[in-house]
Amino acid sequence: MNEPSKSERILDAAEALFAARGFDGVTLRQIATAAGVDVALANYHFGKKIDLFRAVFERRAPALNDARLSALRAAQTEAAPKPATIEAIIEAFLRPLEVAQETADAGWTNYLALIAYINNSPYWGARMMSDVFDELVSEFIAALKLALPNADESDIYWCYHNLSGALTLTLARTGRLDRLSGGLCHSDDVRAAYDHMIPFVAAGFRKVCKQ
Amino acid sequence: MNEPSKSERILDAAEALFAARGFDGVTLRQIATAAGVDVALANYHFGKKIDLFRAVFERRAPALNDARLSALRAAQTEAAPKPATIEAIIEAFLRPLEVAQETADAGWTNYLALIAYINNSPYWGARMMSDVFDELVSEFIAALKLALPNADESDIYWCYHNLSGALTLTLARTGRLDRLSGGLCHSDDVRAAYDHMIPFVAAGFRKVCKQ
DNA sequence: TATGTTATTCAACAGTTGTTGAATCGGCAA
DNA sequence: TTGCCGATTCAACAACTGTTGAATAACATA
Repeated sequence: MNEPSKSERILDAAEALFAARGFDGVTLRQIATAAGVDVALANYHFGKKIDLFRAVFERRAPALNDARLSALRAAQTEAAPKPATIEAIIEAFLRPLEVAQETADAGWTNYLALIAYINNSPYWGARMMSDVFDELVSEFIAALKLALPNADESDIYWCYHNLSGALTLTLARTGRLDRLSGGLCHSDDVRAAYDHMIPFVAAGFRKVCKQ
Repeated sequence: MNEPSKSERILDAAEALFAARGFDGVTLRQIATAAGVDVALANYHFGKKIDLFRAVFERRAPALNDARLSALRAAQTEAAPKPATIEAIIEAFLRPLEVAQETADAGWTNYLALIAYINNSPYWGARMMSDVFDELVSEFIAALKLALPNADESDIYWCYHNLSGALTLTLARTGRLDRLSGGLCHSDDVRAAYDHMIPFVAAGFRKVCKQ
C-alpha cells in the first residue's frame, strides 16, 4: 500500500472537514494542517478554495455513478423481459452506497456525508448536485416509470424526492437518531439504515403511485 | 400593523440569511446591513454570533411545538377510544408546517429552511435539534407505538428517521426537484409536497412495521 | 555533471472577521 | 431644566481569511 501523495492528502483532509463543517466552516489552513502540508499547496494544486471543494466533490463521483448504474442494469437484465421491480430499482440505487460506506477507506463515508451537505444546501449546493448526479438519477426515474406504467409522472418525482431526503439524512450521519432512540438505533449501522429504507421507500412508491 | 423593532429586524434578517447560507456563510455585517442597523447592535441585543443564531432558532420553536402537539392531541381525541391512525399522526406532524409556510409571513418559510440546515448539520446542529424538538418528537413516537402495537421499537425509530429526512429536504427548498423534473414539480408548492409525503410515509411505516 | 520542470515552502499582502469600549441619541421621571 | 437609562452608533482592535509571488527543494532528463 503506497503512501498517498500530498495532493491526495489535501483532498482527503478537505473531504473530511468540508463534510463535517461545510464549505464556509473550514479554512484552508485547517485543511493544510490536517494534511500536514503548507497552506499555499492547496492553491498550487487546485486553485481557489471553491475549486478545491469542487475537486473533492468530483473525485469520487464517476466511480459512484458507475457502480449505481451497473447495479441498475444488472437488475434490469435479471428481470428481463419484464421491467425491474420497484424494490430492485431502489436496491440498485442504495446498496452501492452501503458498500462504499463499509469499505475500510473512511474517505467514502466522509464523501457521502459531504454529498448530504451539498444536497441540502439551497445556495449553490443544489446546482452542483444536479450537474453531477442528475444524469444518473434520470436513468433511475426512467426505470421507475417502466415499473409503474400507470403512474402520474409528477407522482414519481415527488416520491423520488422523499427517497432522496431519507437518503440524504442517512448520509449526513448526524447521530440524532441515536440520541432520540436512547441508543436503540445506531447511525453507523449502515446496514440497518438501508434495510429499513428500502422497503419503506418501495411501499411509499406503490401507495402514492397506486400500484 | 406596527413596525417591527430593530431587534426583531435583526432576527428576521439573520433568519433569512442563516437559512440560505448557514452559520458560517453569513457575516454579522451582512445581517446588520439587511436589517438596516449598525453591526454592534446585534452584539448588544443578543451577545455573540452563536447566541444570535440560537435566538433565531428558539424564537419560533414554542409556537411550532404547540401547534404540532395540539394537532396530535386533536387527532387522538377524535379517534378515542381507539388509538389515532398512522395517517392521522403523520398528518398532525406535518400539516402545521404547511400552514406555517402558507402564512403571509415569509419568516416562517425561512425559519423552516433554517431547521432543515440545522437538522442536517453533523457538527453541532443535531445536538441543537435534539435540545429543542426531541421532547415533542417523543410524543409522536409514543403515539406511533400505540398505532403499531406489534412493531419493533427500533423499526419505528428507523421509519421516523426516513420521515424526518424526507421532511428536512422539503423544508430546505433547494429547488433541485424542479430542475430534475423539468418543471413538472415545483418545490414552492408546499401543498403538493405534503399531499405526497403523508401517504408515502404512512405506507412506509405500515410496510416496515408489518401492519 | 548541468538544466529544466514540477512540487513545496516561506513570507507577506490587503481585506474581512467578530467583538468591544466609548460616545451619542432618545425618551422619561423628578 | 436636570439627570438617568436603555438603545443605537461610531471607531477601532487584534486575529484571521484567501491568495499570491518569490525562494527553495526534489527530481527527472540530457
